Amino acid sequence: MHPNFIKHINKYIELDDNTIEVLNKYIKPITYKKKEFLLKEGQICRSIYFVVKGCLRMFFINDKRTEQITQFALENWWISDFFSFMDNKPSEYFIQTVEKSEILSIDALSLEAMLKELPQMERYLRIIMQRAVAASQLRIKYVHQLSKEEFYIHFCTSFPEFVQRVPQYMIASYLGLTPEYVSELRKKNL
Amino acid sequence: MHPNFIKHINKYIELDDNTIEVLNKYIKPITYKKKEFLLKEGQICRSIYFVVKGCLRMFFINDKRTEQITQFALENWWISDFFSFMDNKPSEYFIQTVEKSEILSIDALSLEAMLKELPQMERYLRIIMQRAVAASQLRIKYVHQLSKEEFYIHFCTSFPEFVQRVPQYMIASYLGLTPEYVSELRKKNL
DNA sequence: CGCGACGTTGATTTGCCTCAACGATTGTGG
DNA sequence: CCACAATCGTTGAGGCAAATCAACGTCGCG
Repeated sequence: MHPNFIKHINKYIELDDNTIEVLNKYIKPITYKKKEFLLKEGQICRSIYFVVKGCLRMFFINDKRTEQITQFALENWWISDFFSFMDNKPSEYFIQTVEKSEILSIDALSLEAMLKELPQMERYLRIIMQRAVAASQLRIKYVHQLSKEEFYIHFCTSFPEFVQRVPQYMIASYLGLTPEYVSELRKKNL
Repeated sequence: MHPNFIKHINKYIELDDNTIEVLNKYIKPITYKKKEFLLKEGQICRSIYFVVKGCLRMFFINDKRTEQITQFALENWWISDFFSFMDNKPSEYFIQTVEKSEILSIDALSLEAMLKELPQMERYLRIIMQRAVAASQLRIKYVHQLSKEEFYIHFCTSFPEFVQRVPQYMIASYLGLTPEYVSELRKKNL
């Protein structure tokens, strides 16, 4: 199975060979090309997704008919529309590959079955979710304490390799800026 | 023990009498008066807090030396600085009661011991954290799709009882508005 | 009563957006 | 292998939502 995935779980809980084998039953690996959709607005988000390799983005269409990116997912990140996933409500989001990507997916029923058979995975997911909450807290803090200019600079210096990897207008959208303004900022800040 | 807390856990997992008794060993109830601090900037956030009754706010001091509220916690909500809690790093936040409050707290060591003795609680916490992630996703979406005016109106219509309960300037801070602007909005919108 | 906490009002300023037009680069079908 | 269209980024003029600043009203409470 996917060694990166195993390694990731193993960072948080003990894994034996049998567990890995059982896990295998429930996890579905899929390879996507660039710009393929894993979820479209109106659909119920039936799975959570783990990025083994590649990059996903999550976005919605706002009132001005433009794409508003709310999240990226890189290697070793989970992504989903959790409201849609938990309550079986139609999603207002799209999830799409930014580049060719290897994804592991697990749907709600498989997840429940897996957790019943491997209750130790509850702990893994609890820790993952807790870290996601911590990340959200940090993001909210930055939004409130930094100006848009500072926010952009902070992002670029924090994730220089990522900024290379995705188009500028996606960074702009994620940070809540217009592409034009980002252009202005780049000129100003060398 | 605190029936609201038991009821809350019971919404997500099965609880027997023995489990409740064990839980009791690890949970520490404290009653706070209005405006007391559970956490101050620079301290390590050693516990997670469950609000049985009352209201907490979490905030930091920004560059302009004003309080910036990032979260509220009402009845049946958990709150903590999870980065500080998980990694034992000094917090940049304050957590303070908005009104007289009954709080249950559990520190990191007790939590680990409790989860070892009651592994079924991993599931409860996993679900709670998952819901917190979903709530964060929703909040980020609102921030991006609504103007400040729309955001304020949306908040007031979504939580009318809450708006009565806390001072206006705290709502303003939480939403990222100035008190002056909120004042203007209230006049305009009846 | 008097002070501090909270809310309001109006004048002024500004950070960032909007709109429109124009390069540069990429990729794709003929 | 070129033509032509998308796609992506840049530039500049003009506008507006929301902040800032300063001053004043009001209420509750010690």
